[in-house]
Amino acid sequence: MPVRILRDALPEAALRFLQAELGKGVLQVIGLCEIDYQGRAESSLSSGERIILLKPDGSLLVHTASRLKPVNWQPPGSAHAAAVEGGELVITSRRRNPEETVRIRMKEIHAVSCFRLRDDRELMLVGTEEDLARLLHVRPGLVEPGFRPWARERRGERGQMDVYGEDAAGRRVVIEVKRRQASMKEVEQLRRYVEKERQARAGPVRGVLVAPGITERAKRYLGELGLEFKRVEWERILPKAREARAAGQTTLGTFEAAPAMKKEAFRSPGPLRTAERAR
Amino acid sequence: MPVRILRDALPEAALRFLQAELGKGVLQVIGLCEIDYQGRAESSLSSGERIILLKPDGSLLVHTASRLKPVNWQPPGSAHAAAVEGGELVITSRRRNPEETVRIRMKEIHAVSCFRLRDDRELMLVGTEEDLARLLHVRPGLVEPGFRPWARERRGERGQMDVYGEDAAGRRVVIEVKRRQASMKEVEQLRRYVEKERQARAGPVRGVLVAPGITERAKRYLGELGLEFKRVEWERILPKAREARAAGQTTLGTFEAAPAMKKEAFRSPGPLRTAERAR
DNA sequence: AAATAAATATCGTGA
DNA sequence: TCACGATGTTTATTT
Repeated sequence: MPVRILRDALPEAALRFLQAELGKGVLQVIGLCEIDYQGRAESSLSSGERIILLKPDGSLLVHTASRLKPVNWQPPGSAHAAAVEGGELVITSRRRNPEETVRIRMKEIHAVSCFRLRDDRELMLVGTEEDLARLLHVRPGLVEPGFRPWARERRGERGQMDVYGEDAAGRRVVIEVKRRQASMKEVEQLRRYVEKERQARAGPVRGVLVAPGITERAKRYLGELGLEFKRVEWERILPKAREARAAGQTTLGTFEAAPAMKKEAFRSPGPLRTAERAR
Repeated sequence: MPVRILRDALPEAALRFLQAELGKGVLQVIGLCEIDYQGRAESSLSSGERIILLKPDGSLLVHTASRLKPVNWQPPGSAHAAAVEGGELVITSRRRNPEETVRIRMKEIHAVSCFRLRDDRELMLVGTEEDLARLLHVRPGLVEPGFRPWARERRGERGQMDVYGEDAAGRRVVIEVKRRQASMKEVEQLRRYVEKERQARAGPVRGVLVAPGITERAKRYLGELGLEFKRVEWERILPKAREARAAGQTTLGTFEAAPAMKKEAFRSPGPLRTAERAR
């Protein structure tokens, strides 16, 4: 059975359930609770009803009725534990390096569940910065006529630049690629790469920030530093199924039964593709 | 009843449930599904069993059995919709600006639930960068003997520095505060603030990066730029904040810009305090 | 383990 | 609405 649920449980019953199901799936506890966290910072959360998820990989999430981010959490690798203390179910999650602990005191337990999820998670994500950098290699004319890219360094390398090459006049060009609107931060990043390149080799070095947009302040700063901006159009890069899709969409904002729906808009895998696999 | 659950539902029954409960709480759907996303990027997720949460504020989360972050999501403000299409329950979430859509096709529905959560979310978080900056104002000796802080600019201001003042010799000092190990990025940030200050006024301007640590490369870079690093011990700061909280005070809104302040930094009402309230 | 940078980052604040 | 900066950022990658 993929879903097991125990409703309105007493602390002892909930504890037995959690002990029995621990590690067999995603555990969920819903109820009134207070939460304390100590670690890189400290927090305390006053009483309220929340959704608690304990994943088999050691992740902990505490969600309230609003916001995307959990109000408290613990990353994968944490050690979960549960006990009854003073008549209360207490759930703790601890990790080392850094030392961090989340402690949840359940005042009321509305439901305890276990979900045994089969998932060969295979996410295909398109439109990352890496995709854009790869594109500039394949179509260097998008940077400027005559640009010739050299070897692109790998991700995570120290002080690596996204694209590196030379222009029509033979000058070295350092390129920083951004998948979204560029701001001061990206200008500084490019500035550092260009400086490093100028220190390393003689001759002129140009710096170009390639992004779909740039803030006014960043553009000005870029100019002051003698660096350049080149706008790229995501619309040409990402498959333009957006409008087509929005056109045939069900009325949103309300739940209603089924108008006829257009077929799926995603095309088959193209060159701009990143695959992610579960461990 | 705070928790309603419908198990092993057919698409039509699940849809009726969702229609009936929409907006009344957090909706949860568990089952086998395929997911497509289009917006700032694009993704497709192959079939697998997941936990889907639809919050009344328009947030969407899709969680698998592993990892802290959802495999697909939509931020608050999105419009959720559900329908039966081709015999399948289809959940969509759409937002504008940027235009983004998540589309979930349910192949099997193990459970559909609604949680009506009462929550006066009040999170007290201690140990933020703001806390640290405030502390340096109250105890400027932590920066260096003779340092006198001036008015601290408000958060969100353009190109604001965290702390600003003058040293024993009367030189201007720009301080960038970090709550964690500083790296190249923080050095660049400080560099920019110092440059801006040097452009704005005559006279010498020092730049000091205050953090619990700094990477070797960032330290070297800092030195090359003629900037300085000052280590602060979180171990000494957090415990005091903890004591202050235990002593029990209310939320503070202001802090005194008083360098004369020599005694205990975390007296009541304690400065290291941040209150967050639900909307 | 540490460091570096991306992310559909999200989130809060101020202009 | 946009821009800027913090985040208990998390996550992936490489040294």
